[in-house]
Amino acid sequence: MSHTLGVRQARKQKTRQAFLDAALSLLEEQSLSSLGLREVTRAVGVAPTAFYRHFPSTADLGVALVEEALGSLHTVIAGTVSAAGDGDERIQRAVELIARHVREYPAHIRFIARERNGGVQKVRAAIAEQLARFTDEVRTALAEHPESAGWSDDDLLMLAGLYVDQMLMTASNLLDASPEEQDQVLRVATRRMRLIAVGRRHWLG
Amino acid sequence: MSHTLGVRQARKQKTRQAFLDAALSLLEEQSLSSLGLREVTRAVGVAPTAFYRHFPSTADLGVALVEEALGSLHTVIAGTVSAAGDGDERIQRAVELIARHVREYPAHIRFIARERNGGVQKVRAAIAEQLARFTDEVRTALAEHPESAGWSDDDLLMLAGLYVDQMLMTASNLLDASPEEQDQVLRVATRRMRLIAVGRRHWLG
DNA sequence: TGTACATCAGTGAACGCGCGTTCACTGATGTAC
DNA sequence: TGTACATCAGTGAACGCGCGTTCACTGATGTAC
Repeated sequence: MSHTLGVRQARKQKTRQAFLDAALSLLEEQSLSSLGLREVTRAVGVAPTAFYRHFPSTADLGVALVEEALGSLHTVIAGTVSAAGDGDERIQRAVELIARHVREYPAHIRFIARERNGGVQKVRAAIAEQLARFTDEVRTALAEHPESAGWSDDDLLMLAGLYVDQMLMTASNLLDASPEEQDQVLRVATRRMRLIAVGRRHWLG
Repeated sequence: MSHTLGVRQARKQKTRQAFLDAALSLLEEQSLSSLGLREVTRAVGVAPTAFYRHFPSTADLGVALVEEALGSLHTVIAGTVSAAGDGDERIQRAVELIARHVREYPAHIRFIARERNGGVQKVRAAIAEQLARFTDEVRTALAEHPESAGWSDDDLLMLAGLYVDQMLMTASNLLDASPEEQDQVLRVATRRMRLIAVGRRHWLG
């Protein structure tokens, strides 16, 4: 006796998703603050007024996109930090996971990198909140590592923030890189992570 | 017998600067891709058509703003890396210089942070080019340090990029922080820099 | 120093256009009995 | 199962508005003689 959504609700969700998809695609080449309501509805193929059945404004559509884009990152981040192996293997794996995620969801990454400092306050706040949550998840994962013995919670949070920022920056750099440059980006990212890991090993030590 | 600018040219430059100032101010709360030409001329107090005497489009005005905003950073960056003293003193000094620069030119920082990943390709390219130049300057300065003995140019560039990104991120975080949070931002930034410095000391070591 | 012509930063009217938002509507889906 | 009414996602016309860009212009500044 599975609870199926009513036909009406199912259709509404489908349209809503079409809005999100169309907007994300349009946002590859512009920022949210210049995205027009009519532009989105045109891309979806509905009347402009249909927009209001789903979002009060494009800013709110942006917030919904933040949830979608950063929701899919939880898994990646978790897999990154809590991976088995020693430091170097973990770094390798982290960089590979980032590269794959960028390949799979380039528009999500572009959107987050762009709007993190973008002109729409509501969206900036939503991104900041999600990233703070990520950072805390990473902190918790880091605390499990044996290397973290003797680290204060504050210092772990600092380290976690450093990692999260690096991951995001790497992802964003990948987007701007031509196929030939991508390997270079990944190699530099790996060395940055290694240098941070070295610092971690000798911190206060 | 100093060469004075003609009255006409001097006035033109003044108007041009007024455009830059007005745009920078308007851009504190929106991104370049949504900045209107009429919006800027209204703020300056001239006819919309006057805009075209100075810039072909708002994107080109953006590029001019990049020069202005990042030009003023060269001094700061140079003062940061080549400062005397041991590692810790240098870090302290660097963080102080950043904090002062953010206090003096908040709009410049906001603009660069926002448009670095913004929706206007031309401006993104201009920022990327300037930041690459910065990074190279920092690399050269780092090479002077005795701690850099045995470092390859590539690794120095990697380290320089890490520092530049940290500085920019710290500056941007300061902008978003309330007065009470600012100290916390600076303290975390300092510890991040220290951790990187520790990594540097033990790199390959 | 004075005159005649050239330059050009800024003007103001005009244009066509797409924008966001309102409103009353339609017709398929949902619900109560 | 059938009927009568309620809900509500999507419609389409209409609105007033500000946009970017064009054009011919004005009048102060610059230049040649």
